[in-house]
Amino acid sequence: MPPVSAQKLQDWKDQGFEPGNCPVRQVLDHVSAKWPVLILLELGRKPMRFNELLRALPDISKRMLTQSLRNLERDGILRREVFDTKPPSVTYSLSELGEGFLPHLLALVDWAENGMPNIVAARQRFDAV
Amino acid sequence: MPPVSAQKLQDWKDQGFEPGNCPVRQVLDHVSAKWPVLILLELGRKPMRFNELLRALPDISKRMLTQSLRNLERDGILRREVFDTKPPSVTYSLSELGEGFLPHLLALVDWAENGMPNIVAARQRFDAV
DNA sequence: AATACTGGTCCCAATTAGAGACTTAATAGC
DNA sequence: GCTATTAAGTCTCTAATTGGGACCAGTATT
Repeated sequence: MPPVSAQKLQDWKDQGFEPGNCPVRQVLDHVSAKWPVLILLELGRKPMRFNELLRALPDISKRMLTQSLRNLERDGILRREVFDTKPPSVTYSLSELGEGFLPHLLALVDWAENGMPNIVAARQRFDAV
Repeated sequence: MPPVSAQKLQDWKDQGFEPGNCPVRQVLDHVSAKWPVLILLELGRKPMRFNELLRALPDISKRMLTQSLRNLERDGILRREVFDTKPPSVTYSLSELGEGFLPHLLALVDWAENGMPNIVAARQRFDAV
C-alpha cells in the first residue's frame, strides 16, 4: 500500500524532470540542509540580527551563515531588513512563506525527539554487531 | 508571538547541549540531508534493492548511497534484509520509525510544491536587483 | 590610542562528495 | 567456451564544498 504521493513521484519522473533541475529538490536542499534548518528554527523564535545568529549557532561560520541566509532570502523564505543606524544593523525574520514552513520543521524536530529512545536503541543494536 | 516550541529550543540550550553532540541535530542531519530525503521518498513508494535505488536516483553515487543507507539503517529508520539467493540480494525498506517519518517528509514536499510560485517570484525579484 | 562592535568578503587549508576501477560468484548470450 | 552482465559493495583519486581566520570601513567605548 504505497503512500498517497507515490503517484506524484512517478508523475515527476514521467514529466522528465532532470534530477539536477527539479525545482522542489532545489528548495528542499535550501531548506532542509544542516544550517538552514537551524537558522529557521532560530528565526522562528524571533527575528534576529546577523551577529546574534552567529552567537546563537556557535558552530556555524560567517561564511556559511551568509550563504545560507542569502539562499533563504532569495527563495523568499526570510526577509532581510537593513536599518541605517550608526553602525548599520541588519535584521532577518521569517516571511509568510517561512512562517508556513516552520510548523513542518517543528514537526520534524518533534518526531526526532519522540523517536530518540528508539533511535538510540537501534544504534546500540547496530554497533553491537 | 513565538511558536510553541521556542521554549524547547531554549531548554536545550539551558541543558548545555554542545551543538556538536545534540542528538536531535544528528538525527535531522541523517534524515533531512540531500540524499537521505530522496532515498526515504523512494523507499516510501516501495521496498527496493540497492541497484534499484541507484537507478531510481540517477545522480547519486554508490558511495553516497551506501553511506546514507548505513546511517539510516543504524538509526533504525530503515531495514536491510539480505536474501541468500544465487547472487545475494539486499532489500531496503522503511521501518516503523521510518514510516512515521514519511508523512512529515511528504508534508515538506507539498509545502515546497505549493510554494513554488511564490518562490519563483521571490527569486526573480531578488535576481533583478 | 587601542579596542570592540557592526555585517560582511576573501583566501587557504581541511573535509567531504563524486567518478570510476575493482571484487566474487553466477547467469545470459553468442 | 568466451565474453558480458548483474548483484552489492569497497577503494582510490580527484573535484567541490566547508571551516577558520584575516581583513574591511566606520563609530563608540575605555
